[in-house]
Amino acid sequence: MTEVSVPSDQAKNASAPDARQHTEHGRERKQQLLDAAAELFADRGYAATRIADICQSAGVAKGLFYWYFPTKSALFAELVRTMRLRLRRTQAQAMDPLTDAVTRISQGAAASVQFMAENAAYFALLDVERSDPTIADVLKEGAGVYLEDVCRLVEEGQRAGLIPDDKSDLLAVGVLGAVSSFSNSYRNGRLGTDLTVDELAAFVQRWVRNALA
Amino acid sequence: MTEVSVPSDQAKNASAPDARQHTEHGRERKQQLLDAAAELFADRGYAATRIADICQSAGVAKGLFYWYFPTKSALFAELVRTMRLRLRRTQAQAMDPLTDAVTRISQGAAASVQFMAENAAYFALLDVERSDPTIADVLKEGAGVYLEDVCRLVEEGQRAGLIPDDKSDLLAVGVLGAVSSFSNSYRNGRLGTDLTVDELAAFVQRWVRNALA
DNA sequence: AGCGTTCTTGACCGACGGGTCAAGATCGGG
DNA sequence: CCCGATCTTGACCCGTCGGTCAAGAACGCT
Repeated sequence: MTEVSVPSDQAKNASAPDARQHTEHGRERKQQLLDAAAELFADRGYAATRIADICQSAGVAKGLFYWYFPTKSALFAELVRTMRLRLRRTQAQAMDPLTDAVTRISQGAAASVQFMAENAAYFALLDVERSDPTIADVLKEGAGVYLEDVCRLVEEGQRAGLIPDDKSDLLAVGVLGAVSSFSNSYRNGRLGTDLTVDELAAFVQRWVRNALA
Repeated sequence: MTEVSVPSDQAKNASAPDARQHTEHGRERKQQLLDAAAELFADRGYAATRIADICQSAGVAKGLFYWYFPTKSALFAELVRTMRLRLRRTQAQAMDPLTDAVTRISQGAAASVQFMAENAAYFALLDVERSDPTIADVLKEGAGVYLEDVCRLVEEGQRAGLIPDDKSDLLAVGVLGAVSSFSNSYRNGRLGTDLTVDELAAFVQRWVRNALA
């Protein structure tokens, strides 16, 4: 009974007559808020970050927040969607369309690890707060997408005889899990600080290859 | 500035003169609260679960909560510690002391997956709320323990020439990551519902073996 | 029965924080 | 220079929720 959680969010898709008209300056200001929020979310978590904190960190009054975002969770959703888009683009770019599925999977994995390391602040965010019902939807919303991507590749690899005929979703979960586990550990410094991102990426690439064998 | 977080907790170890004296009935009542809390935490998350909810669910008045627990996070900590103990015991039992390190690692991994599936409610809890500063400590506190366990085994395997000479902590992170990824996915139903726990455990065992090769 | 300890209640407190609002400042176009 | 839209402010409102408290009930003990 804690939700309610915003049909408002979905409601503002196509037909919505609102859609704020922002000037160039407005868009910059909005981005400032997004950046400030991302940083704070990343190191205190979503729930523990007050809107007042975000505003203070961005150097604006609290009221202004609601000029740019209808609610706190709306800002969060925007953050997540942006992130997701960028990651998928990066993955796609990393995969050599001319090679076999296993290679592409491991290329994607390595690129993901690298991307997550470069954007540690953003991903600490994702890693956190799977619980809050007001944002759980947004989080889950994208979980399946990557799974499907990898699943398709796995199946292709299986047809090519490169991957054993286990359930493809099991294998895909393993790949995704490896990527996120290694990324998280790296971000939290659980792996020595002397390990470079490239070394890690290379390691993960090999790890995934092995595991799929 | 949200913490404070309880030297009280540690303070009540040996020398503490408090240490509530509970009757049999008292211990049962306390367990009721723990159970109710675990269930609620598991499906709404820690932050979103009100103490009032826990009490209502256990059928007692709110004030009673504070008869058994000093704070909300103290209850949480107790939950986590219990869980941790049981898991480690299970892992230890699953490992055949007479076999090589790789086998023991994969046995431990399989047993962990099984345990986590059996105690899905508890582990949904762990999976959640890594952010809340009031509980982050308790969570992190145990993270390293498992890592060390596996690290030791990996190194043993490396000495025996069964595992390549990569950084042992990297490999250990991979093992732990696999266990938690598969467990999480299973719990969330992301893997088909027709998959049995034993099948999953067997799969993970093989997966880990491969990856370590 | 009398007494202390354990247990139980629910009203209450206080702060914290999300969201609102009415009043401006600022700026570009006509 | 006037007007409307965009932008900005900070005081304010109000629900929520962790935690307190004073008052008992229940349960042994002796």
